Amino acid sequence: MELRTDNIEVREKVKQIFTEYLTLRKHRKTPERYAILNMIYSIDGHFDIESLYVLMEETARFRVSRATLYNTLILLMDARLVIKHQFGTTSQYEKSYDQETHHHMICTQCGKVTEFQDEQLKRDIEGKKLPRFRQTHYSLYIYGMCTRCQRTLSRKLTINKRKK
Amino acid sequence: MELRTDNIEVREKVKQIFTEYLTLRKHRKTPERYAILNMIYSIDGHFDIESLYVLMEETARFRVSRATLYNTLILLMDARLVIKHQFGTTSQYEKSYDQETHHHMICTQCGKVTEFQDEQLKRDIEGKKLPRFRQTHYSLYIYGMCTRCQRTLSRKLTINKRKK
DNA sequence: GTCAGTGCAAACTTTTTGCAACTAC
DNA sequence: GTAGTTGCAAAAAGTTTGCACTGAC
Repeated sequence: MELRTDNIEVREKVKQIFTEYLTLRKHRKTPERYAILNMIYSIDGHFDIESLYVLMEETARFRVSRATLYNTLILLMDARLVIKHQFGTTSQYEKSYDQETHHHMICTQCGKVTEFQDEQLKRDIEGKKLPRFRQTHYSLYIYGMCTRCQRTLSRKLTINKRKK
Repeated sequence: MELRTDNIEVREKVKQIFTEYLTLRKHRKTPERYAILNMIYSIDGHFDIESLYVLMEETARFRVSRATLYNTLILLMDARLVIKHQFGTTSQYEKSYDQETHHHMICTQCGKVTEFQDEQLKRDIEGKKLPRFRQTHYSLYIYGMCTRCQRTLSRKLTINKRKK
């Protein structure tokens, strides 16, 4: 996995936000927590616990246990610095501060997830007035079939029909 | 869980769709599969595998194994008769034929999921032209905090600030 | 009669939990 | 010094798989 090194300001900023969060909630400011946050903000795109674990082990000063990763991710989600997706069986996470909101297209055939941006759609969704609810963020998953799988499938079905 | 008995036409229709699907794909038309489909269309709202299993055991002519439930749900999803949600750790399913598309508000604090409908939003999302992708359906999850949790939290934070 | 589908249990994967050791405060 | 946090390993929860048996075709 390729890591970012060009976003020092963002990493400083999220560190600061996290510190405020930890202070306010009376949680401890452990080196593990900051190392995890920093690693997450070096990753572009989605990651799961296992790959984060391996990455930490390989590159970070701190080797942290899986349990600590799970614990810290809960805090980071609560602090609105990380969001969680559940596409397949494994939970996927991604950094959320200073990120463009994006939407997801998921092919139900091959499982491929593609991201796309759409400002209009974003405004449509974020602009909704919701009853008794304060919106913080959202996830939109559009399911269907990518062109590649459409071709494969229609070929297969044509054969089945012929066999009848 | 309360079961529906007033939707016989819908159940007939989905049975027919499923039959066509099974024929086209050269799958067998087993009684288990129809019993599962019928049970699912008697359930209003979300359900998980475990509750479906218990429900089948209690009320249906057929006792089916969990493995068969998993297998059949894959077929039903492929046939577009059921959709799957992954809110928490357990997968949630729901019938999708003849259903109003609805959106979900999820409280990140207490985990409560509330459904709501919004025709305009539905049109906005379904109307999107997507590159190399044929849209079949979508899921929109809006995260945030319900009024109840907002109150609880702000009370807690006020106390913490005072203690400083 | 054949082989896809089923039930069962074991295996596997991901996440949570209990507890002793550690360390931020 | 104390209690929140960590690491480890065991447990739990959810899903998948292997295999012998069954029944749809």
